[in-house]
Amino acid sequence: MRRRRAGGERRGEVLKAAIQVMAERGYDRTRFSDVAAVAGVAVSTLQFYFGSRDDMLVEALHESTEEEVRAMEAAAATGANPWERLVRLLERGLVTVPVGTWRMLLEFWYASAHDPELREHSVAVQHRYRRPFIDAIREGIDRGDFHTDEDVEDLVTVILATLDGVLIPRVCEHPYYREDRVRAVVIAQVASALGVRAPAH
Amino acid sequence: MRRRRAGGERRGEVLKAAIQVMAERGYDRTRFSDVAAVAGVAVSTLQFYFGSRDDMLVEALHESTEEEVRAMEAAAATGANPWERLVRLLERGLVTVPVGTWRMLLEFWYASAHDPELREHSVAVQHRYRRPFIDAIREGIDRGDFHTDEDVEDLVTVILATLDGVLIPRVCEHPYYREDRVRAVVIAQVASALGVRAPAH
Amino acid sequence: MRRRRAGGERRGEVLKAAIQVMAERGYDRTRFSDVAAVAGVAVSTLQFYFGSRDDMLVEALHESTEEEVRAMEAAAATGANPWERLVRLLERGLVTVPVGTWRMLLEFWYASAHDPELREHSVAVQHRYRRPFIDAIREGIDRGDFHTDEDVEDLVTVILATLDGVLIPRVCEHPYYREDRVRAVVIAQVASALGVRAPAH
Amino acid sequence: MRRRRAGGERRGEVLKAAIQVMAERGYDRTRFSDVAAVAGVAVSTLQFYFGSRDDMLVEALHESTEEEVRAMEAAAATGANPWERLVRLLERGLVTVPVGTWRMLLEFWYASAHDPELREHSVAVQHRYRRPFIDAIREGIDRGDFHTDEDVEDLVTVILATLDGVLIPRVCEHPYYREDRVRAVVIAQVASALGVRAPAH
DNA sequence: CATGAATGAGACTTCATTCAT
DNA sequence: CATGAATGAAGTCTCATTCAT
Repeated sequence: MRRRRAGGERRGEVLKAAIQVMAERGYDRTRFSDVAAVAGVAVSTLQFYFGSRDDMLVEALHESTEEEVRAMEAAAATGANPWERLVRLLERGLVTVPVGTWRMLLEFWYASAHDPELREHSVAVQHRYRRPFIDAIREGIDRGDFHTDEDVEDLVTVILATLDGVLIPRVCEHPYYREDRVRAVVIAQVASALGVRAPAH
Repeated sequence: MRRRRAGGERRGEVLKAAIQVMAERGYDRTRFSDVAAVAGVAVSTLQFYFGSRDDMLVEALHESTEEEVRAMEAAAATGANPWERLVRLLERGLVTVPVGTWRMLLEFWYASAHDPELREHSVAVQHRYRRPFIDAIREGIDRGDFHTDEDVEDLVTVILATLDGVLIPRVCEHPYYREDRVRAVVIAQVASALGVRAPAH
Repeated sequence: MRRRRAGGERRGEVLKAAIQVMAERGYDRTRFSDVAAVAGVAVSTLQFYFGSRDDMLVEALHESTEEEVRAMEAAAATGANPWERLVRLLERGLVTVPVGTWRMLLEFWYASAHDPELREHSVAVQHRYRRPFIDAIREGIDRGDFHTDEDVEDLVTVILATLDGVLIPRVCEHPYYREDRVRAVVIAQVASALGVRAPAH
Repeated sequence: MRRRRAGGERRGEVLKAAIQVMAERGYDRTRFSDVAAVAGVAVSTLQFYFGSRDDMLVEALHESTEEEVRAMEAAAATGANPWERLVRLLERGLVTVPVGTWRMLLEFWYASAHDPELREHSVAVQHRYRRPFIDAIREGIDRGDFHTDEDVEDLVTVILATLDGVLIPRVCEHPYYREDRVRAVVIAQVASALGVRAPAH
C-alpha cells in the first residue's frame, strides 16, 4: 500500500524536483540522493514524504502524466469549431517546448512496460488522453464537417500513435527530424483522413 | 573500450539470453545474475564474455536492433513493385508476433535517451531503418505510381513515427488497440498520402 | 538520567500499550511507532512521556515485573498455613492465564542478560520474588510442618528455576507441555522435598 | 527461501564467530559488522555466505542448538546404568563451563518466542533433547531400578524445566546461585522422584 | 575456457531524535 | 500538553567487479 500526503508545503516542490531529475536521468537511474540534492532536502525527508523510492517515482509519474492530460483537455477547450480544436490538440501533441514532458512520457512507458500497476495506470491515462480527440472528431462528423469511412476509435489510435512516435526522434535528437515539416504533414494527413479541405494551417 | 568476441560458441546463445532478459525486465533492471540464471552460466562467465555489464547490455541492444533492421531490409526485397514493397514494410513494422523485438525497441530508446554513445548509434540505426521506405517511395514517384507534394524524408519521418508509436499500446497492452484495424488505417493513410488508388490490402 | 512522570493521565494507558507490544514483538523489536500505533498517540508523545526509547522499554519492564512480584506477595497472603501458602505460590507461578506476563518475563531476562543496569534490577526483583517462598518454608520448618536437609535458599533456587523453566514450553507452545500434570508433579516434588505427606491437592 | 552452503572452508569458522557474537550481544543486537569484525571477513562476505542477516542468525541458532543436543546424546552414552546416565545428563545440563552455550539457549528461546519458524524448530530440538532423559528413565523403570507414579513424560518436562530455569540466574549472574548446592538438590530431587536410594553423587 | 570465492562501493531503508508550534 | 515536520546515524542489501584456480 502506498503512503500518501505525509509532509508539509514543500512536498509539492520536492515532487517537481523528482520529475525534473527523472526526466534527466531516467526512471531507474533516479536515486534518492539525486532528488534530495536538487530539492535541497535530506534523503530521509524524501522517505518521509513518499515512503519509498518506488512510491516517489510512481507519484512523480502520476503527477507528470496528470499535467499532460490536463494540458490536452485545456487545449481542446480553446478551438472555435471541431477542426480548430483538433488542430490545437495536434499542435499541443507535437509542440517541442516542454522537453521534460516528452522525456517523462518515455519514462512512463518504459516503467509501465515492466510494472503491472503502472501499466494499469497507463491504460487509464490513455483513455483520458484519447477523449478530446474522439470528441472533436465525433462532433465534426455530426456537424458534417468531417467525413470518414474509418472507425473513429481506430483513427484516433493511429493519430495518437503518430504523436507518440514523434517523441522518439525528439528525445534522441535525431537530425532528420524537422518539427515544422512534420507538423504540416501530420495535420495534412489528418485533414485528408477526415475529408477536410484546405487546412488553413 | 569495449572488449569483443571473447568466449566460445555459447556466447551467441548467452547473448540471446541477455536480450530475452532485457525484454522482460528492462534495460536498467537487467543484472548479470538474471542473465546468468537464464543462460545457465556463471556470472563471471558473462564478465568473461562481455567485459562489463554495460558492454553486455549495449551489445544486446546492437544485436537486437541489427536483427530488426535486417528484417526490414529483407521485407523490402520481397515486393514486386514499390507499392507492394511499401505495404510489406508497413506490415512488418506493425506485425505483432515477435513481442520481444518490440519491447527491445522501447528499451533501446529508453537507453538511448540517457546515453550519448547509444544515442549516436540510434541515429545510425534509424538511418538504415528509413532507407527502404525512402527508396520504395522514391522509386514509386519516379515510376509515376506515387504522387505527393510533401518532402519524402518528412513523409517517412511521419510514417515511421506512426509505426514506432503503435508500439506503446502494444507493449502496455492497451485494450483499445486493434491490430487489424490499425493496419488498415495506416495503409490507407499512406496510400492516400501517395495518391495510390484502391490499396489492394 | 531517566526522565519520569511527564505527561498526563494517558501515560498509564500508554505504558500498558508498551508492555503489550513488547510481549508481542519482543524487547529489541519494540519501536516507538509500534507503541504509538497501539496507544493511539504520536511518536513524539511517547518521547515526551518517557524520554528515550530505552527509558520507555525499561519502565515497561519495571512496571511489568512489579506487577508480577505484587501478585506473588498477594498470593502468599491468602494461605491459612505454610503449606497452603506455598501451594498458592506454586500455582500462581505455574498458572497459564496472563500470557502477556510470561512473555514479559522472558523479555526481562533477555534484556537483563545484555544490560548491566537491568541485570542489577533483576537481582533485586528476584530477591523480592524469592522472599515469600523462603518465608513460607522457614515458617513451615519452624512449626514442624516441613522437614528438610537442604538449605532453604538452595531449595527455593531450584523451585523457582522450575517455575521459570516451565515458561519456555509455554511461551514456545511446546506440544508436550500439559499444565495440569506439570503442576501436580511440581507440587508433589516440593512436598516430597519438605517431607509433607499427602499433599491435599 | 533460505540460501544454504555458499562459500568455502572459512564458512564454518565464520559461523562460529556469529554464535560467539550472538552469545555476547544478543540475537537482535548482532549486526553484520560485529560478526565481520570478529571473523575477520568483509560484511559482504557474510551476505555471500548466509544470504541475509536473519538467515545468518537462524543458522547460528541451529548450529548452536545442534551442538548442545549432540552433547547431551554423547553424555547419555557414557553411563554404566540408567541412574548413572541420568546423573551424567543432569550434570551436563547444569554444568556452567561453556557459558556461550547457555546464553545461546536464552537467545534461542527469545527468538523462538517471536518467530514462528524458529518456534517449530524449537519443538523439534526439544524433542531430541528430551529423548535421552526419557530413555534412561524408562530403562531404569524396566530394570526395576526406578519406581514412580508419575508419567515419565511429565516428569521429564519438569526436570528439563528445572535445568532450563537454572539458566536464568546464571546468565544474569544472580548472587544467590550456588552451582554445587543446586546440583546436589536437583539430583536429590530426581532421585527421590524415582525412588532411588543413596544417590552416590 | 570457465568458474567460485570474496569483496567494496553505493544504494535504500529504518528509526530514534530534534525542533518549532 | 501534544504533535507533525524534518533530519542524521547506522544498518541491511544489491550488485558489479577482482582474483585465484
